[in-house]
Amino acid sequence: MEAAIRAIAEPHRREILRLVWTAELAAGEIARHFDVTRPAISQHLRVLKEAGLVSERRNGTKRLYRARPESIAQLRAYLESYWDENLRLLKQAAEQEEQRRIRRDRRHESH
Amino acid sequence: MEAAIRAIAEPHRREILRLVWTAELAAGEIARHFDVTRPAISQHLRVLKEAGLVSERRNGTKRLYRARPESIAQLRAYLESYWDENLRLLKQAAEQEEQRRIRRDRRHESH
DNA sequence: CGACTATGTAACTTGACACTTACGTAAGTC
DNA sequence: GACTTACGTAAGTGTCAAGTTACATAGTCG
Repeated sequence: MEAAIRAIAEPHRREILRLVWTAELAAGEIARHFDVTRPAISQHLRVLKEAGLVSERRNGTKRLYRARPESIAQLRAYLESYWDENLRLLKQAAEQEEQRRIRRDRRHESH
Repeated sequence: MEAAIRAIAEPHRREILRLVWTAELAAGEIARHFDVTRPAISQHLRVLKEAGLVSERRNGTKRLYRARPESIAQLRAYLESYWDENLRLLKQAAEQEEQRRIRRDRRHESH
């Protein structure tokens, strides 16, 4: 999971992921979309693969890559829960503050 | 935006963000939650601040930090649209494939 | 003013990372 | 078997990031 987050922090890799999202593409085809060298893309593909975000399939001399929706969904879910958990805590904190304010007001009334 | 993504790719910073999500905390209080030195946290706070993810307020000798919900929401929205846009493309590709399959079948029928 | 507290910043080390070029290799092609 | 295609990988480089220690700064309190 940690690896997945670091993987998508890199713009080239986000773009690669986008490319292989809908279609299975060969490494060379992917590299053609960028202005960096083919080996550089090859290394990005490795990072994505080790993070579990893409799968590789060999066909002849070609290596075909495609996104792995399950693990991408997992990453997404992780981030969702990160935001949501914190939002929950935020609400909770606001409510507790509200409670404190009410108790404070009551004390003032009794004077 | 790019800075924000890189900022949350670091686990310490995600944890810091979580800490200042609900409460405004002083730099020292934040640092106490970690086993790295205080200056290290100070630098993480700067990264978060420059990414717009936290705000800083000075009070006496203290500097109080808290999360900036708006920019966090923006980051979240960016990622959401990244997933969603790609999901949309995925569906679209599947439909086009389906169309191709149908046309292919029709040709075969006519033979 | 002088001491103390809370914190940022400078300088440095170390390791990771995004590249490059050069080379190795497996699978088709003549 | 030689040639070509489509790759990955090794090795080297420049840069950046995360951490450290040492020091500077700003506010507070007597």
